[in-house]
Amino acid sequence: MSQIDLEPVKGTRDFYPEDMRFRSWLFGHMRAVARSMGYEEYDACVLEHADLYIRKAGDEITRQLYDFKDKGDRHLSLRPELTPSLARMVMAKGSALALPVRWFAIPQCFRYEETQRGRKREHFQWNMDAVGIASVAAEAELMSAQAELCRRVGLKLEKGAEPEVIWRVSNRQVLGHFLAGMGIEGDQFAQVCVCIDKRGKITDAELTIELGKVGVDAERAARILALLDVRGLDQLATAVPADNPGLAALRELMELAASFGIDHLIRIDLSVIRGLSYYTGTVWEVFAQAGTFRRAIAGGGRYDRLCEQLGGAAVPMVGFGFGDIPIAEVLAELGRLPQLPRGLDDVVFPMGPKAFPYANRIAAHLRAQGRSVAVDYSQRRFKHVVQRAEDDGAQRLFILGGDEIAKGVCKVRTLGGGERQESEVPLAGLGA
RNA sequence: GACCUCGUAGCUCAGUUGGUUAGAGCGCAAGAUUGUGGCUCUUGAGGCCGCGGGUUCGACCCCCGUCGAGGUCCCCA
Repeated sequence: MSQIDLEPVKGTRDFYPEDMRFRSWLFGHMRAVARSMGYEEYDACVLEHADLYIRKAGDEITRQLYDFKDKGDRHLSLRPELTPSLARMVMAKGSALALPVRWFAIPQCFRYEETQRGRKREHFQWNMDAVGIASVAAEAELMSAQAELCRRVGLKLEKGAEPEVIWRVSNRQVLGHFLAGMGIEGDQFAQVCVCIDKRGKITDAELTIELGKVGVDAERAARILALLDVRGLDQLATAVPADNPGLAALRELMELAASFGIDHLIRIDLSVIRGLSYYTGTVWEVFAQAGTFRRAIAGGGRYDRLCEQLGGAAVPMVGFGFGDIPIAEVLAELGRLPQLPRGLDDVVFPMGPKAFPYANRIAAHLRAQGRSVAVDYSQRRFKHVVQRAEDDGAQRLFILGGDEIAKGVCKVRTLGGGERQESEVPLAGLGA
């Protein structure tokens, strides 16, 4: 090997300190929002048994597993999402886990797919999940958390103006009950959902033929497709019977959303399906209205039977995922990326090796006061050291040359201002 | 999985129908200023022209492949 490849693995990112500042800032807001709502942080390993993700419904996510065999011939996968791990952890605790619990995490997730704008092979995804809450109050709470995060990073969601982010919300029970009324249930319902998911990539005429193959005649197919075009509660109320549980759930959700002050951000939209087969109730996707990024920046849903599908008892669960890449794309396009300082407070500059011990003692003295202090051992030209300290955002430069030490002082220079400000401070007062 | 565009210095990019030694700005380094930044000037370092084949007397340039980055579909954590 002559030279290693300096590029990170395809679709993955390096985080240099300047990149890490943004990431830490974003994650900090995510943690703050989650904790403010009583959610506790947890995590699992990035490696999981691939079986955890392989579902017979043929989810897209299963085909994009970043999987491999380990040396023990285990079929493992880098996690594509955290939800199955959460279900596994909840099941493992069993009845020892006093429900409800509210948990959050910021896991790094992987998928093996072609890269595009806002879509790499690796990303971090803020997850918040409520376990053991059957009421759609949990959904409203989670959406309000997403809204709060959007607000904190600088997106405008005020009432009265056109919001920069909206929530497109549906409920799978609407379609489920509707189909049950036609005698379509169980496996056939799943097959119909798979067909419906193709909507947009094939014509409605072709889709009608596909539906015919799974036993849905043209007349019923037309009614199904019409249902997907429904927008808003009023229109939905005329499209389905009053006893449709999905309709009732969406009505209740809107009422609760109002109490969180986010009802003006929600658009009832029956075309929202979501690609994960385990969703059973509310499903939603979050879209930026401002800018040109048209991909969902976050999504969520209720999955009350995932634990059951994994072989345990059913537990009502609902949660969302919120990726770090789309939100960064949106903020960048809108010019809202924050200017984040490096966070260095002081630089101590010993001009020669004899001054190093003095510099170290002064640095320790300042650090004990809670300041971030770097000692510049470079012995480079003075102008270079000053410029570097300034570029690093330091507020003060502590200068220690032979003259200062002979006098028992340290020159303290204030950086950043227009005028030069310098004073001499006795070494004894600086712990040196 | 389909189609399209682009890979030249650390960064942003020039580079003539294929022709000698591949350039600029910014940045970096040294000096002017033997210990005081931001301005200015001088000088310097830094390149397998993404990688591998091919065509040609000769390839940064043309052809094929490959890797990577973007874009439009498709889809989606």
